[in-house]
Amino acid sequence: MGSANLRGSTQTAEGSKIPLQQNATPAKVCPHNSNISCASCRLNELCLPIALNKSEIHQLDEIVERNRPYKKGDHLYRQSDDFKSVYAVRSGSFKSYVLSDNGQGRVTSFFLPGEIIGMDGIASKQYANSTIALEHSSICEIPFSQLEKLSHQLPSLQHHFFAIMGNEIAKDQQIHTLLSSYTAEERTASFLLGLSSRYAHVSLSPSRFLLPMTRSDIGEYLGLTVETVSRIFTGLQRKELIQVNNREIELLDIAALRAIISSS
Amino acid sequence: MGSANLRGSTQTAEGSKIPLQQNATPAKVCPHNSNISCASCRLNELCLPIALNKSEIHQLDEIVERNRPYKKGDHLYRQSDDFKSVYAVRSGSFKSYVLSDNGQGRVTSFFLPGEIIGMDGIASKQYANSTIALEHSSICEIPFSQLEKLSHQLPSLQHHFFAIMGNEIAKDQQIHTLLSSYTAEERTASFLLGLSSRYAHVSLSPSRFLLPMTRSDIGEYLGLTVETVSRIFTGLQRKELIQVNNREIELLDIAALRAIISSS
DNA sequence: CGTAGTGTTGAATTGAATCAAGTGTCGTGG
DNA sequence: CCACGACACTTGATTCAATTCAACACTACG
Repeated sequence: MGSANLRGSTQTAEGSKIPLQQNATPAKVCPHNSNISCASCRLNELCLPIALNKSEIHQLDEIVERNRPYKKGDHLYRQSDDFKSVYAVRSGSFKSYVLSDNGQGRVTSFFLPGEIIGMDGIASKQYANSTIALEHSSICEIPFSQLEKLSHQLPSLQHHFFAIMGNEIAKDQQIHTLLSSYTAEERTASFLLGLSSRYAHVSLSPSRFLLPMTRSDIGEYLGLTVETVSRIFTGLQRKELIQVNNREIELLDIAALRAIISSS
Repeated sequence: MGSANLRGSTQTAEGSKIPLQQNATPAKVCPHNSNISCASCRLNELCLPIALNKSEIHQLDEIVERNRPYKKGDHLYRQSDDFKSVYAVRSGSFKSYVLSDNGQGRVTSFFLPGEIIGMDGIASKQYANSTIALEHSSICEIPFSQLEKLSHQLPSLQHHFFAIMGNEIAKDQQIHTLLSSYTAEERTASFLLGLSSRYAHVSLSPSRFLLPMTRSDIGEYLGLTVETVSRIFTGLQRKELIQVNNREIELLDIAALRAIISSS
């Protein structure tokens, strides 16, 4: 019966009008186009250029390196590599992870378009984790020493980068709270709602999206096992709060998902 | 027997040559002196002035406000207050916490001398948590808008503040890993070792110190209950890795404590 | 001196992990 | 294009680490 349900959901999803993203990139732009400038980038309100004027954006453009696209599984950098750059996701998605002493990894973050990767390396001058592409993805590399130089010239860039780092700190502390006092179901609901609002930020559907990561990635991120994540998903589906079919997720009742989190 | 042991430990601790800090302040400076300058502050290598030259330190000094001392339980700021300043702990200690929906709080951070409080408010312009003094404490208040202005004039200050924020991000991600995959004993050992090295940074004993926070605070921070923290403490004491007497902690075998963490 | 807050310990319970056995899905090469 | 193998996911039964509930001891402070 569970299986029949899942099949059914595929039909529904594929028949629907709103297309699911193939990867998390707004439609207008070729997702992996390397020739786009900061000024014309669809993400510019999320990434660094926000609050910069035209000539300032041009200056930023000068220091940004638009690398070749990354294939699924390609490393952006590895733990203990010398810190050189931060990266802005242009399309696709990435995960950061650390290898614990017993060899198995734990996921520390996921990154969607417009988000900044690599800030954990700023202080120690080495990356504290490894980061790999979860799907075919493209990024903008921003050499940090040049970003610092430019920030010194452009107060609004300095201000914005302080804000980006402050946001990262606030987000990390939310996750601290999530992990230290929420149940498996609460964590999972919160994770889904978090993804939802991040997709909304890049003008994608907040209620229907593809998970770029495995159940195992989600489990490592939330401090749960794969099995638990899977059980919670089926449980939420049984309650008709979400519709799951493999990586395809539909949030059927966002208010009820929010209610789960605040019920502890 | 447990009780007899605890009594005994007090004797030992009090008889030892290295004095325990009354609060976490290096001895040379009156712990709550408001008239000290950044240039003469014993913590200056940890706090902002590092890497600034004399005249730069003087400029920083100008914007720092040295408030009256805070009593135990005094709020530095409350959740949702408008963000105005970051704060450097001069003496004593603080904790940040958020109130969850059910009313009970969760501790998100502890702050010891030389550490910077309030960076979670930079992005949203509101503090994301409340912060209170755990003991009689003093701080330097640094109005953030002025810090930004000065950072713009002093590249080394900008660089250092980026590093401070990067360090906070890296630290928060370590805690994420700790909470998502370590056992109660591993978390507790890691917490004690973390405190140890932070005390070492301010020239206090890394092996003997007073806990400024309650067991309950530790539990909330580590995602454990008070009872579990208490049991782990007695367990570690039974294994002769630590000696506990109320808030007084002695780390008897730091290597073995490290081994606990890497054994998962 | 009494009381509220802090800490310890024990017994019972439980949420999530572990162990185990599958099915489903996708990419690759024959 | 299909078959194969590797990986991803699901579901069930059992176990266990940590929580919960409960009772009590210690401490510190007005």
